[in-house]
Amino acid sequence: MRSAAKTAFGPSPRALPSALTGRKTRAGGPSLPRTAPTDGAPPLDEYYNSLFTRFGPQHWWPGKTKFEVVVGAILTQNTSWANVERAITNLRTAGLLSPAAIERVPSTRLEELIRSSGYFRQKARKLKAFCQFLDREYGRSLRRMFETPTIVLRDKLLGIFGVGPETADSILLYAGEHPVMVADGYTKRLLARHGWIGEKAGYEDVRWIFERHSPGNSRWFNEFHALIVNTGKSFCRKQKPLCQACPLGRYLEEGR
DNA sequence: ATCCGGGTCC
DNA sequence: GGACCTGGAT
Repeated sequence: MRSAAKTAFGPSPRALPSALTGRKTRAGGPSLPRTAPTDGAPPLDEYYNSLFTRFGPQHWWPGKTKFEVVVGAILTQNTSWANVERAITNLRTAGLLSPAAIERVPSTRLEELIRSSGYFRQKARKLKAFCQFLDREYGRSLRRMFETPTIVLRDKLLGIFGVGPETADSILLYAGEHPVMVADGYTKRLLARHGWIGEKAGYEDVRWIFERHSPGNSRWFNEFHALIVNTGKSFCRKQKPLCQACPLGRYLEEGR
């Protein structure tokens, strides 16, 4: 996504050798990342290809409607998807999978229904906050909302209570098909373990690594992020990562 | 019995 | 840095 280049990002880790990017690398950048682990094709594409070959298409987001995707994006904050599914099923059964219904329902009722997703009081507030925003700004039309230019909409989403950078990007990408990277905990952990970023890297640093090298279509971001989450769950786990069996294991430095 | 999630707000 | 919170995995 080219337009993101105008955003004020923090120090951009040099992910690719300048010989490949054609860019000048900064002289004496921070001691963050070494250069990419391989020669030849752009490394991020190799990561992508390795994961896609291994796992195949992920068909994300697992939501039936755009609004359901938004609801899922909020409910899954720091929560496993299995716990979110129950909550969404409850909302559907109760006929609450629409912005108007969420606005109307009493908070205590909403809290009961989404209890399984954790932080249920916070998340009930967040769902209502989003629906009020949608009502006020776009007449409850997600279609109209997503017609807004990516950067403009992203800023507006970030102004909603309960929508931080990851949730905003999830909504943009998976509900709106806007070409942005979702840089979640799995993504950051994977890049850190592979030496692309340091501990101090922030959300925008991680996002930018992907966006600056992307072909610019939402499909690539969609598939890539979903593949990374899959990898994070199966191999790049917090405890006991399974680097030997991991499709990305060969990109690790010796002895890591 | 502890850990940990497809984070965000204060 | 602390609070918010559940339920499956380890």
